[in-house]
Amino acid sequence: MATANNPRKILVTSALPYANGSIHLGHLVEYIQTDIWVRFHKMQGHQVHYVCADDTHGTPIMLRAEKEGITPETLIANVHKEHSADFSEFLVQFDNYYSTNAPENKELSQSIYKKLKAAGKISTKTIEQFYDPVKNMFLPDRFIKGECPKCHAKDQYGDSCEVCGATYNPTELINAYSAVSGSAPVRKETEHYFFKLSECEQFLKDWTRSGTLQGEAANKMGEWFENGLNDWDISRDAPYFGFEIPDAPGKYFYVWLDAPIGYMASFKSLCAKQGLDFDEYWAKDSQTELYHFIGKDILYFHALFWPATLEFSEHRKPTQIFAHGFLTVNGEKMSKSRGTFITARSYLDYIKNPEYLRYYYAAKLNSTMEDIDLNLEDFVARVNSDLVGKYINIASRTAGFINKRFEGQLNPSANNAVVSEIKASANVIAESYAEREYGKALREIMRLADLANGFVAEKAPWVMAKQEGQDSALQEVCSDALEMFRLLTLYLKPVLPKLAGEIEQFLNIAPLSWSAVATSLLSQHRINAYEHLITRVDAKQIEAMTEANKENLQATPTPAPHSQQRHAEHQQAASAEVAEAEYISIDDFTKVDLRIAKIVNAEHVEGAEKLLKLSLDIGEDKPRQVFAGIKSAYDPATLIGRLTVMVANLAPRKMKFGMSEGMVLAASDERGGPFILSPDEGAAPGMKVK
RNA sequence: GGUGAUGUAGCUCAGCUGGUUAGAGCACAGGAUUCAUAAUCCUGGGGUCGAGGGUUCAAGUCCCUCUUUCACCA
Repeated sequence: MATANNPRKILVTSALPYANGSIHLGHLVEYIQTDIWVRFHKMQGHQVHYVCADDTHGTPIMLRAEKEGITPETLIANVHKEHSADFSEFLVQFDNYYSTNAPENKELSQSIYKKLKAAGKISTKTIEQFYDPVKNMFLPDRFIKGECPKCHAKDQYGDSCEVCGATYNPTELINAYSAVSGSAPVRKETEHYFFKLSECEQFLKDWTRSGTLQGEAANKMGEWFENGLNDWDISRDAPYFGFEIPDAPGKYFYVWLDAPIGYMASFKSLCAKQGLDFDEYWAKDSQTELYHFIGKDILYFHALFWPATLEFSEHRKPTQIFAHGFLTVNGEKMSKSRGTFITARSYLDYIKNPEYLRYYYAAKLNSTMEDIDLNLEDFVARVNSDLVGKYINIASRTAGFINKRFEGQLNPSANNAVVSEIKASANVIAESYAEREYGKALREIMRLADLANGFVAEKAPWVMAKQEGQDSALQEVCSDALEMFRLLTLYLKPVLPKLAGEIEQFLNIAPLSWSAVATSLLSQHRINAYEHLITRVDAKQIEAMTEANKENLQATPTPAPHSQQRHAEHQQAASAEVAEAEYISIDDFTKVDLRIAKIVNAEHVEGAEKLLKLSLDIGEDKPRQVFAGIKSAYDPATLIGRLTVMVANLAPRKMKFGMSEGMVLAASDERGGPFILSPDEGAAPGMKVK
C-alpha cells in the first residue's frame, strides 16, 4: 500500500477520439468516468497523470480534408481546438491533450515497428484488394458498397450487410462500386505488412487471464482464442494520411497501429513539460501503474494488439483495462431524427451546467460493460432532487442563521452522531470510487445527505431561532449541519470539482483532499456569506435541446452510429458521397429463377436464433428445404399453407442445421421487417416470376 | 450466423458465493413543517424479479429452451 510519503505513480488514459467529428454525450461517458477516477486518486495524494490525444490518421480524415479543400493538418488542428474546448468545459482535466500526428508519435511508432521487426514479428504478404481506378487509391472496406451477397440488399458496405447482418469480404459484394468516386473498383495486388499476432497467442492467453481485464471482457476474449489468432495487417498504401513505414516507400502504418502509441507520445510530451522520466513509466520493468479506459467496442485492439505490441517491443504492459458500455438516450440508441444525438457543445448551449451531466453519469456508472441510459426525464428529477433538494439544501437552510445571527462564526458540537456516521462511510465511498462503482458511492452519499436533512428537521433550528436562550444550541446545530455539508462536498468533489471549489470558498477552507475527512470545522472558524450555488434544471431546457438537435430525416440519411469510438475505416464512411447503383441487363435479371412456392411446412430450428425451417412446394417431386431468417417476425404455424416467392436456382448451401436449397424473398430495412411476399390470387406453386 | 453481455415496481436502478413477508431514489397518495430560489420530515399504495421448464428442503440468485436490448466478428 502506498503512503503519503510514497505515493503510487499512475498513468491513466482515455481512448483517443477520432479527429473527424464532434464530441457528443456518448463520448463523454468515458471522459467523465476517467476524470472522476483520476480526480479521486489525486485527492488520495497519489501521483496521477491523465493523458489523451486526438486520433488523426486514416482515410476518412484524408478524404474529408480533401472535400473541404483544406490540408489534413489544418483539419486536425481545427478539430483539436474544438475537442480541447469541449473537454475543458466539461471539467475533464487532462494533464496533456495531444495529437497522434506529432513528432513523438512518429518516432515512437517507427522505433516500435523496428523492434517488432528485429524480434521477427513482422512479415509481408501480397494481398488482393479493391482499387479505385479513378481516385487511384486502394479502398478500405467501408468505402466499397454494393449488393449483399447473402440477401441481395443494395448499397451495403464492404464488410457487412445492415439488412441481413451478414459479414463477408468486400470481394464477395455484387456489383461493387467505390463510395469515393462511384466507379467500379478493380482488384489489384499489393504487398502488405503484417504483425504476426498468431505467434503471440500464448503470451496473450496468459496476459488476458491475469486479472488485467474485467470478467466479461476476459470471457469475450476467449472467443478470439478459440478461433485462433490471425496476423494483423498493419500497412496501408499511399495515398494515406499517416506515418510512413521505415524502409517501405509508399507504405504507411494503419491508423490503429499508431493510435495507442499516441498514449505514449502524449505522455512523452508531458514528460518534456514537467520533467518526468518517460522510461520510468514505459520500460519493460516499470513499477508504475498504467490504466486504459475504453469503450467495449475497442476492447479487441486494447486487449490483443496493444499488449502484444508492447510485449514484443520491450515495453511494459497495461496494469488493467477498464471497458465501459455505451450510452443510450431514453432507452434507445442516440438518434439524429429524435434529437438525441446531442453534441457536447449543444448540451453546453442549452443546459449550461456540465456538472449536472457529470453527476448523472456518475450516478449510473459501475465497473461493468453494461450500457448506461440517459433518461432525460430522470436526469431532470435526479439533478433537481439529489443535488439541489438534498445536498445543497443543507447549506442553504442553515448558513443563513450562522451569517445573520453569529457573524459567520461556527461553534460545532464536540461529538455529533450524524457527523460520526458520515465520517465512518469514508472508506466505503473511497473503495467504491476506486472500483469504478460510482453509482454505489453516490447512493451512499445521498443516504448520508438524507441523514443530514433528517438531523436538521429533528432539531428544528427555526424554532430555536424564535426562542430566548437558545442561541448556542442554534449555533451548534447549524455548525454541525455545515460540517456534514463539508464532508459531503469532499465525497462529491471527484464528480463536482467546480462546485466543490465554490463551496471551499464559501466555507473559507483549503482545497479538500481525502485526508480532510479526519479534520473538522473548528470552533471560531468564520464562513463567508452564502450565495446560491446551483439552480434547478428546467425540463424546458431539455426540450429545447432535443428540438434543436432534431435533423430532418430526408436531409440527412443518418448513418447508424453503431460505434462511438471505433474509427478509421469503420467510421463516418456514410458521409462519403454515394453514387447511383449500376444498371443490370435483362440477361442478368433472368439468371435469377424466381418461383411461386407454397409453404407446406414451417418449424422452429433448435439452437437457431433467427431461422425458421421451411418446406417449399414449387411443383417439384419433393419440397425444397429452406432456412429463412424470419423467425423474429413470423410464427411458423401461421405460415403453413401460404404462397410466397423463392429463388429456386440459388446454389444450395450447407448450414449448421442442414442444407438450404433456395431463398425466400422478404422486404426489410430500418423501418421494420422482414415481410415475406405474397402473390395475388390465382398464382400456383412452381409458376415462374419474371 | 457465431460469441459476450442484458431484461427486477410508472421511470432510473440496488440485490455478494441460492435462505426469513423482494429494496432505494424519483413519480403518486395522505399527514407534518416553513429554516431553505416549493426545498425538508413521517406514513402509505404499487412488482407472479422477460416467458416457459428443471435442480433443490429453499431460486430474482444455479441449469435448459425461447424471447428483448446492446456490442464484437480482426
